Amino acid sequence: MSGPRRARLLARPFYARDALEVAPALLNKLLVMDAPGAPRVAVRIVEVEAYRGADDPASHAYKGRTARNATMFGPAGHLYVYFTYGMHWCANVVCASPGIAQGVLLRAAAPVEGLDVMRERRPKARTDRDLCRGPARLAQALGLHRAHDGLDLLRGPLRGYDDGVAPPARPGRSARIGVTAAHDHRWRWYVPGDPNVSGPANRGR
DNA sequence: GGTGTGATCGTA
DNA sequence: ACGATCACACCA
Repeated sequence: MSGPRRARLLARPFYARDALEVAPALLNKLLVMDAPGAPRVAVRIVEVEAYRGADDPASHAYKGRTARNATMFGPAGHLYVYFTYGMHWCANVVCASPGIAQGVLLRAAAPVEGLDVMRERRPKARTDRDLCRGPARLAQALGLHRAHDGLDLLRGPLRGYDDGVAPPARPGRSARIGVTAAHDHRWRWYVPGDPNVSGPANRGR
């Protein structure tokens, strides 16, 4: 039987690739929030979407650099956090290289550690399945908001780890959710069968 | 299981 | 005006 391997911090080169490569590679990776004074929270990524910037009409960076999306134009491995629908925060992992604004939206995850804190942060979640199922839910469970825009995933307080669980050999794949533009691109990836994957009946193929 | 709708505000 | 959304009310 295989014991748990030690978690290894994901290095810069992991993120400094095309978002279409990074996105599926992020499946089954760990996100660990280690804020000083707060209990640790850890989740396993089960759903992501790639956004490619200048050539992607659905990307926040499509029309160029603004104050809001500036983080995506910076170095890979940082976190782009944005506010939407007047009430929700969502988080992206910045990819590629400075000047090339690409990112991977963190859409859903499986709760791993710190379930109590996540439940406190998300009182509306009726079951643990609702803690991290959806981009805004995940951000809320991790305690992410405006102050975390630009943070370095190699430094924290949020960090990315590989604990030896490989991405699915055959990941689920579909068009991006809530995106009308560029619907021919299937730039959403997820762990098949995982109950924490968002969307009606985990739509996709 | 699925569909429809209101909430709410920064950004362009 | 319009969202890289969620929660809740329904209906099936």
